[in-house]
Amino acid sequence: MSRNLNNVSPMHGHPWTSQRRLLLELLHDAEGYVDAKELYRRASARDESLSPATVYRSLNLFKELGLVDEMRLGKVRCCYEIKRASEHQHLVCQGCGKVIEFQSPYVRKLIQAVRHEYGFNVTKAQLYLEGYCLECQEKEKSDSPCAATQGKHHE
Amino acid sequence: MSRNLNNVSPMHGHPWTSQRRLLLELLHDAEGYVDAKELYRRASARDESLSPATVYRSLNLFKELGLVDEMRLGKVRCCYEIKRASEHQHLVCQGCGKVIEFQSPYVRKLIQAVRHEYGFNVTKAQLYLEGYCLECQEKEKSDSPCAATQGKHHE
DNA sequence: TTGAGATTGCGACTCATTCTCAATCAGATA
DNA sequence: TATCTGATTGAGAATGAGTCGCAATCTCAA
Repeated sequence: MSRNLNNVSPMHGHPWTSQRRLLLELLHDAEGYVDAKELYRRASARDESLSPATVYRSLNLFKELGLVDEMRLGKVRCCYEIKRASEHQHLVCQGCGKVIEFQSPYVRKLIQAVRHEYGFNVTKAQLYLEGYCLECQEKEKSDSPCAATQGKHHE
Repeated sequence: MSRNLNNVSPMHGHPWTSQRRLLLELLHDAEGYVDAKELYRRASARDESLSPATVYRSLNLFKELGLVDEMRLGKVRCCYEIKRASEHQHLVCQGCGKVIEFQSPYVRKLIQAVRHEYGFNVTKAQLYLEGYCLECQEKEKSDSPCAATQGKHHE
């Protein structure tokens, strides 16, 4: 078991409470991003007395300690996911809401370019791409053959 | 005058009210991004009776009509700016809060790559880079010579 | 000038997130 | 293991961005 959720605390001296253990465990198991609300829903299913404030407080702590990544995926709410070794970015489909992860060497190149041209030392890069996934484009095409791939014609 | 703020409405049939005229004018003059709150502050200085709700409603309409770009620059609030011909991205300095605009051909390449690899049709791309600008790095260096360029060691 | 329909201001509302504070807990020490 | 101290927690109030409903007002086409 390489996750060190059991004995060694990754909390840098902050107390390793049952609430934090539960929340980190759920974040690990989430396989992707969750927002605070959803995390609270899942957590309170296992610990009734847990309060939303604790979820927010813990997420902020995890963020500070670099245990989770915070991102905005087009919604008002932030989403969180356990920090992984590989950097990746997100495609968000405006049609079905699906989030696709992807990696690209261009992100690294971009960061290098920014460092060279502006002397800017990048600590966090988030690329957010919105659009339509393949399935939604197909669906659109069969609904109205002429207006395909354009999307968002009316509400 | 090429701004067409006076006679021809860019509103696609939506009434060209004094409030909307004022807000668009302020957005034009803003030279960069403003958030809804700041826009309301500036607008209500010139029209006391203007309500915050109108600012939000107008910004949503402008967004829908493609007159402004909406982005999140690390804060909870959204920021808005008049849509310009040239695409650009933002660097946000964690030290001084400064926002630097930049352009890079890699963004376009990235979008092409995404289209090829995932068949994803990108309609909006936002790259958000956080880090430390040159000045803040210099300042940091002179404050603590060893911990330079790292940033965020403690609160 | 008129009338229909859209927009506005207002105030109430929603909803995410933070704050306050007393009770409780984690973890170091004896 | 018992004790102690400071950090964390739950509960609920507070904050603050953004939305909604409605009556009054405005825009604009006829």
